[in-house]
Order: sequence, then structure tokens, then C-alpha cells
Amino acid sequence: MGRTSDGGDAEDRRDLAAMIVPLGGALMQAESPILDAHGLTMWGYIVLQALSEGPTRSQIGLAEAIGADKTRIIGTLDALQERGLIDRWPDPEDRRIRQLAITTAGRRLCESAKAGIQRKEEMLLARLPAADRRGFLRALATLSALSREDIVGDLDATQSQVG
Amino acid sequence: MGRTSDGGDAEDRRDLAAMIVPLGGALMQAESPILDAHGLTMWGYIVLQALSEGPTRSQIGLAEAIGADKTRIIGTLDALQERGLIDRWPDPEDRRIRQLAITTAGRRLCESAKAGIQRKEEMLLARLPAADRRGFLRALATLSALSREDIVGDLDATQSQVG
DNA sequence: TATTGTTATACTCTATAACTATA
DNA sequence: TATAGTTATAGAGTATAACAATA
Repeated sequence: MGRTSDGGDAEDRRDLAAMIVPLGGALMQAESPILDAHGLTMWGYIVLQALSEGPTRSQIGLAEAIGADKTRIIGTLDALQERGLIDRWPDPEDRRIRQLAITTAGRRLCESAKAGIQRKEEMLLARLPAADRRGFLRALATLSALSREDIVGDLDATQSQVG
Repeated sequence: MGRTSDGGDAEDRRDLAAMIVPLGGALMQAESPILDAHGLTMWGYIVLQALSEGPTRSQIGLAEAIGADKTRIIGTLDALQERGLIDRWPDPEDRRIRQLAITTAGRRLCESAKAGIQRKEEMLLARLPAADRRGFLRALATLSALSREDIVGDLDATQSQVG
């Protein structure tokens, strides 16, 4: 059992989540000193990266884009605005909505943090054989582009049986 | 910039943590209904898997092995013991220490949960080209075998500069 | 009335500190 | 006194609910 040749790699392995979740925690911990040196929180960095892609028409839109609750980013936006890293102003056509954009200073700081983080990540990736590394990054890009429902929703009913 | 040929893939990419952490969250959410169907919590499942490898001589040892605080697993152990999924008894030679072992019922339940989880994961991995998939799983095994210090500690001082 | 943004509250998870029983 | 296990408390992070301004 387990060695059946059903077309591929039915090797024994640990659960994906058991490998991925702790790895994600360690990566966040590794990023932390770099973000600290830039005076950024994790959420602040995430917001700056999102706004680097282009301005946003509402805070709710931004929150959805980064997978956060709308109430969770308010303090972050306050701090970023006060430091001049983002602009925030009411939409003249609908004064309920706050428009958001990154400033030049914000873009510069974000790019610096990203460079430091990716430099550190490169040292980690250097431990991998080149072929594995390419496959890893490509697979990661593929999987992280999937929607949460695509990952969670696969065969919900039939897989939950106790065997 | 970024296209320098320094021996490899200096491609633009999102931060590893930004891809890995949400993926881990989605995977945990995907596991959740399977664990529910088995009456297991995430920590209960982790404990059963750890004890599947062999008995443990103390709760502290088990907690360290799974990266948990010793206070965090007590309720979990109580519940597993009450359902007859683990045995827990004082070491006769040092009655402060509780020895732990999985029962036959515990092993059966754990294997059933693991089968369901990995079946679901296989459906996700099936979306990847075979080569990427192999590299992904091998890289993941390599990286998750590293200690937290190995990942966090890489070049702590020099990487934290604001450039 | 519905929606954006905000504030206040409650809840969950985790870490810390205090306690017991054994040594 | 030191350690394993337990319980109680406090803290961080998040989600939920209520509120003010605008449409």
C-alpha cells in the first residue's frame, strides 16, 4: 500500500500544511528585523506593496485586495499617512470614499524593504538545487495565484468521510 | 535592473512569505472539515501524528517536538486521553513525568484523517506540471527540515540596513 | 435606506506567571 | 532547590457590532 503506480509520486510525505505553515512563520520572523529597520509593520509593508501597484479608490477595496478586514487597516493607514508614505483624501464625487495612493517616499521605502527581504530570501533559496528551486518558485506562484475557494473548495463533501 | 545574469534566476517575484503564509492558511482551512469529521482539532491531529512516530517520555518533550508551549497541549492531551486515543501514565521511576503513547484506536483515526487530508492535497498538486510538482515537494521537504534559526538567522546584522 | 469609514466591544489564541507534587 | 505538570491570568491579534457622515 502506498506504492501503487497510479501515474505518479504517491510517496509518503508530511502534510503540506504541516510543512508550509511553520515555514511561513519562520519567514515572517526573518523579515521582522528588516521591517523594523524601516519602521514598518507587516501590515504597513503589505499596504505599501499593494499601493505600489496603483492607487485605490476606497479603503474597502484595498482591504479586500490584501485579504484584510476593513477595520484592521485603519490604524495602519493613519500611521502611513502621518509619516507621509501615503496620501489619503476624500473622493470629491462621493465624500464617503477615501482615495489612497503611495507617495514617492513611500515607494522608496517599500522598495528598500523589499530589496532587503528578497536578499535574505535568496540566501535561503541558495540552499536548494537549481532545478528544485525553479520548480518551487513556479509552483508557489501557481498555487498562490489560486483563489482561497479554489484551494478550500476542492471536493468538500466526499473528502470529509471518516474511513 | 533585475535582469543581471548572476548565475541564475533573479526574476521579479513576490516575497516568499507573501505567497507562503496565505497558502498555509488556505490549506489549514481546507483540512478543517476533514478534521471536524474525525472529531479532531488541529493540535489533536498534530499530537497524534507526533505520537505515531513513537512514545514520548514527557509532555515537555512532546511540546518541544511539535513546537508548542507545554501549557498549550494539556487540554488537547486530556481530550485525547478521555476518548481513548492516547495513553498517559506516570513514569514509575520519576512520578513527576507523564509518559505518552498512541493507542490502536488513535493510530487508526490519525491514519484515516491523514489519508483524507492528503487525498485533498493531491487534487491541489494535480494542478501543477509534474516537474514543478516534484521540485516543489522536494524543496518543501528541504526547507521545512531546517531549524527556525537556520531560516531566521541568515545574515541578521547586514541585511537590516535601510538602503 | 444603504454605504464608507470609524470606534468600541468581544472573542480566540497564545504567552507569562503562579501553584502542586514530586524529586 | 529544582523540575514536570497544571491552573489562572494577562496580552496580542482578530472579528463583530454599533455609530457618524454622506449618499
